[in-house]
Amino acid sequence: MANHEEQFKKLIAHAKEYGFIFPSSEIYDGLAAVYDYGQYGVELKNNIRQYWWKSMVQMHENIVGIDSAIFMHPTIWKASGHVDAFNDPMIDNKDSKKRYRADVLIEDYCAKIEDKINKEIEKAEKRFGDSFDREQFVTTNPRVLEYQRKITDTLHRMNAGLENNLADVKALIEELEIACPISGSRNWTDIRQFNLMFSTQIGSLSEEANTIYLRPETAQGIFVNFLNVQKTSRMKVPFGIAQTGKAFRNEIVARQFVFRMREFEQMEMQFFVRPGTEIEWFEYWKKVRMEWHQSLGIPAEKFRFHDHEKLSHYANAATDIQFEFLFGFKELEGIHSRTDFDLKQHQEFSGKKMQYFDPELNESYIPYVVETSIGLDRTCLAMLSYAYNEEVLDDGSTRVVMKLPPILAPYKIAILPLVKKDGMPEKAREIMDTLKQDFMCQYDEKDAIGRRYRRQDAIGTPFCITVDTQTLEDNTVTIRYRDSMQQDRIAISEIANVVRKNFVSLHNI
RNA sequence: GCGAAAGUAGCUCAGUUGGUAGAGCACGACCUUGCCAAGGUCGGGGUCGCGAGUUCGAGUCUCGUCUUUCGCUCCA
Repeated sequence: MANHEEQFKKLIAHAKEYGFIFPSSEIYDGLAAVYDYGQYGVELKNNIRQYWWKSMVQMHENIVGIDSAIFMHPTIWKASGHVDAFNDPMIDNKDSKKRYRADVLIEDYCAKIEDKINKEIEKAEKRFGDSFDREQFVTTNPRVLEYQRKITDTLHRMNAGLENNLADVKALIEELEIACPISGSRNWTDIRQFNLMFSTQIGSLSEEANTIYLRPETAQGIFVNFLNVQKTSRMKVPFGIAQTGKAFRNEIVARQFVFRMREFEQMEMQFFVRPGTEIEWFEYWKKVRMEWHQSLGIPAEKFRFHDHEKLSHYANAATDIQFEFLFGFKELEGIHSRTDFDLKQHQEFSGKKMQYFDPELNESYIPYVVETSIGLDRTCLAMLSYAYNEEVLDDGSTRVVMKLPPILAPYKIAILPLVKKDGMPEKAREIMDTLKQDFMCQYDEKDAIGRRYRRQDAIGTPFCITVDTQTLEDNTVTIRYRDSMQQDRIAISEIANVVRKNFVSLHNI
């Protein structure tokens, strides 16, 4: 593991040194867990996005794309559950350094009182035997009533406090003399709210505050456009809507390079199906998405499914595709059967019917949804960490090579005149001009040829085309393969074909 | 937020008991070689994270502060 940490650090350093990923705002000492993509990183990211888009949208007749806005109506987040579900009030015990959810502490306390009530009931049950009337006992016994009032009052005050007065919630914890289970002390910090969603104001600030949120997921943009797309595209269930874009989550802890960031990009597809067929489709997309990952040439053992045991409120099946990062297997993509939860919620909150008329069944229903949601930044990181290789060559020298799948590599071809004279640069430029319309090409004439090869290895360029004296005579060049370092001599007119042959065919997935 | 570590050139680092800041690589120009990095000459680049204090004098000592990284708490 120590070795992996070392490797991970090297990867981060390499990503910065060679212009893949920079820390954000670096000249101002940086901004924690925010990163900028550099000149090579953006190409890689664009290529991954495009590869995903083509395989999902272009290759599926029943999937179309959209690009919805980051700003959305605030009620959307009430309907989706994000406003309520991610407002955890946190409190720390200063002695044990442990952090708790303030509401959980209080609820645990109430549960203890509940235990006392149950004990009273047990005792009474023993005393009265068969003649015991439980209902009557709990509604008349003064001790039980006292306990119950305590619970009701406590929860009532807690809920009021959670709305707008966290200081009172802390006061409540202190009054109840709730102690940390670890340290046993009652030395608490103030309660702080960690809201998952970033908020801002729309319109004039002097107007009544109109708080809107930066979307914490792209999925809702698809759900609220479900009817628009379905009607204008004349799509029939089953069909899908795909979208890529930025999402924002105010994570308490954002760490591990671009793995967990507060601003990140998702690639999502929501697949709308007939109720009752969702598990079938869930299994289908599990398989298809796994094939997509493996199509890029990364060994199958680097991936695995991780089925969710505890399902979210909206899901009836869920799995992650995990990738073995340098810090272990972690989630790369989520595949969820979201039932009709989202559309139903939007139907309720908006008052608009979110139904689909199925002409084959001759009935209307709210479609069920199977979601595939993949992190673009995480996929970039997966690619970079898989591709990063330090090799010791036969002659004892070392090279750092990024073995990116050619279709994802930032630059496909480097064009190198063997020497900077005798008309070779001119010939190289001429070749470059014929190729650059179809491929990202880089021209380099500086330094020894070997060093130029190494520079291209470091950024993952799969093919180096070298122009030498023979080129000037017979219009052939050498093509050097990044991974094997082998060279072939081919005609200039063959370069594009040879390069393309190494790209992944989307028909295979 | 707590705990730990770090911050000197683009990168990796050196810098003695306090005495005006260095190396290698990288970068730029030119010369030379020419198929797997590290030939020659010349050159650019640093208010040593920031701010105070001690001192004749601080990269170095003291205090504060900021940032980053790692661990803990959270995670659709």
